[in-house]
Amino acid sequence: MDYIDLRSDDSLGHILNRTARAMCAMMQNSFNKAGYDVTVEQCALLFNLWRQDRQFQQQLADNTYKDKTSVTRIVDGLEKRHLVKRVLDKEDQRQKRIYLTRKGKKLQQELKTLAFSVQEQCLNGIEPEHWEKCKEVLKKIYGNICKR
Amino acid sequence: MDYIDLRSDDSLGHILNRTARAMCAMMQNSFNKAGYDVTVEQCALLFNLWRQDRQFQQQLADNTYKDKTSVTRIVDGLEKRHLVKRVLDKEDQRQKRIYLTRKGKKLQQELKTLAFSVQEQCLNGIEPEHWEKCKEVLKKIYGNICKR
DNA sequence: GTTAGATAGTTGAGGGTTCAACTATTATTA
DNA sequence: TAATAATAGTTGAACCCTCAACTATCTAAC
Repeated sequence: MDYIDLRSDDSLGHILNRTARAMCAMMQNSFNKAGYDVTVEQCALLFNLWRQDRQFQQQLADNTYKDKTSVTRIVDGLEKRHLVKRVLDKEDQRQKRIYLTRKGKKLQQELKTLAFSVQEQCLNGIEPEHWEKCKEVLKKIYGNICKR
Repeated sequence: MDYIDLRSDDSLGHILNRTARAMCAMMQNSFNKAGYDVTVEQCALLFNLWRQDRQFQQQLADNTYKDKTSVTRIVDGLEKRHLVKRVLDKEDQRQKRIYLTRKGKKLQQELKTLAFSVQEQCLNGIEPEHWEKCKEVLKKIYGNICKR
């Protein structure tokens, strides 16, 4: 394990954080420049809803690997922007379904295009198989963390 | 570029975020369990100060890739815990140097050991050369983002 | 020398994250 | 059936992040 480096620039934590933050910023920037008043995290929830509308908040939390508290607040933001609507479930009144509004549905094509383009720019000049390998390593790291 | 995947589980942004957050949480947990009242980000600043004491806030911001606003607030937290002290620079009164207190210096060995151990657990079962390759890819991505 | 511009740090606003405590329901079980 | 436990979502606190606006100080240029 002598390959583990704690110098700030090369530590696992630092590299992960730095890269993740930079990418979020770039994505946010791309949304803003195109005139969309949506945050990156709100968009992450929307992606899930575009795949399957009317999910329960807890489902969304599971699917996005977020805490239910975060989902509550992100949905607040989405509701404020009239992109989704909370609807109490009739069968089980503890649960709330999140409905896409017409406005929320309309964003799908354009936000997907923007998100795709940002990923493309991030991965520019990187061999597909290198990115695949990198992804494997990151998933393995995630697995290491969550299985203890 | 047809290898770019926007499915939530496999998108670049999602994997980066998920992994970075999980690792932070694990690190924080490790600090808490060992009884240290320090956040992961405060620790990141401490790492820098342990390498070089009495840095200016702007230096710290540059070294940790953080916004100066973030540094202001993280230093607030560190001061509240009596781990560092702000000292106005005599030559240039705009700048403030961050001094480690005795208490801040004392944490070095133990926090480094904990941080090291967390990284070790994260990288468990991953070939050193695979992690090196992964690091290269992440750095390339970071470069792609910051050069535009 | 005085004014205009650059630089260091702070503050406030709007988001996001986690934890712990709380409310309202639904399920269990004694 | 009545009491207990589990589940879904919300709220408050304490952090972190970014942006924009602000103060104070220093530098440069007229």
